[in-house]
Amino acid sequence: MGFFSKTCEYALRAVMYIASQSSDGKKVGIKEVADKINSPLHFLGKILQNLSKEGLIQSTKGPQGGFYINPDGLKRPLADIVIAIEGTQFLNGCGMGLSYCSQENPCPLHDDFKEIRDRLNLMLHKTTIGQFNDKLIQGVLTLNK
Amino acid sequence: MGFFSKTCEYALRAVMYIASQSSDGKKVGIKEVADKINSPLHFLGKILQNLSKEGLIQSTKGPQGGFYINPDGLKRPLADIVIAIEGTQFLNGCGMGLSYCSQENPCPLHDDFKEIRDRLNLMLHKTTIGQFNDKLIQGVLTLNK
DNA sequence: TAATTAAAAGATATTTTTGTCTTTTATTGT
DNA sequence: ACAATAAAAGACAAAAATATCTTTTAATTA
Ligand code: FES
Ligand code: FES
Repeated sequence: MGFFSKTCEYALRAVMYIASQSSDGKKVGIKEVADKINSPLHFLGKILQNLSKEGLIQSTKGPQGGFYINPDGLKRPLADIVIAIEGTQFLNGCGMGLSYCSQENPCPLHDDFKEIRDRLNLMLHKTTIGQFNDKLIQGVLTLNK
Repeated sequence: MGFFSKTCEYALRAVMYIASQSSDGKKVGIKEVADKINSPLHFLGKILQNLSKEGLIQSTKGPQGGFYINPDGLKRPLADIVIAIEGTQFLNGCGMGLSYCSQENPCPLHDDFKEIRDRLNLMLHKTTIGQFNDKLIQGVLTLNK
């Protein structure tokens, strides 16, 4: 198992790809997205469909249709994607599985784990969906393989 | 979904409980362990069985039998448990699911993610299985609920 | 040796995740 | 209106994670 679920990995890669392609209002088809991020086509379809319902990405049907992200969406944090898919427990929960993470009734890892989890949250909240557009277009960063 | 899998959460809690009880060579039955860490009995059985095969914990059958951890085992890092259960990918892999995490062909999150992953590794490697025994016995730390 | 105990091992079941395929709906262009 | 396009939605399937129950094996005690 990876750090995030497959669903979340595909979502992060797909959203960043769509973001990098939709700066000028362009739309990308799901086939292209699946191809560029190396993910199963129809499975990705379901994922993007859900993100679309959440308003994290936009889509239109028909010719010239496809997925895109509006300017406001490009400014949203990656945390929104992770929370939409993994749920809040992933970013707030106890590392050892206690039903509540608390300073008052801590698990053995609480202090150390909380610090790491806080850093993860910080990263996911400070990083925006559109932040890597330039480097993705330049090809300095990769989303497949 | 939590940060670690259920299997890993149960394993961490169970191993720490066994550790805290086996400082003086005492053994604990699976029923007691499952009860004290609030986990499904037979599922935990399978998990401990695997950890036993890996040599991370010890067990004996029959009356007065049960699970325990030898002095050397108490000094092993938590990383051994996590790796035994989640696999190496969890602690080494790319956060966005690329098949290799590398500086040369990085995903957008590489720099930030690597730092967090490094900290997680540091914690799991520096923390030993027996490290919390005293506080667990004192009841300052919890392993259930 | 026989009975008892407790983990190991095996079989089976349920749920969730991951993946594929088909049909429907909405949009566009002719 | 009609045909073409592309996402939405639904049905289905495979694999993995999670969970339960039963049988077997090994150790202890009487
Ligand atoms: S109680 Fe476990 S991480 Fe806070
Ligand atoms: S390449 Fe993605 S974390 Fe290193």
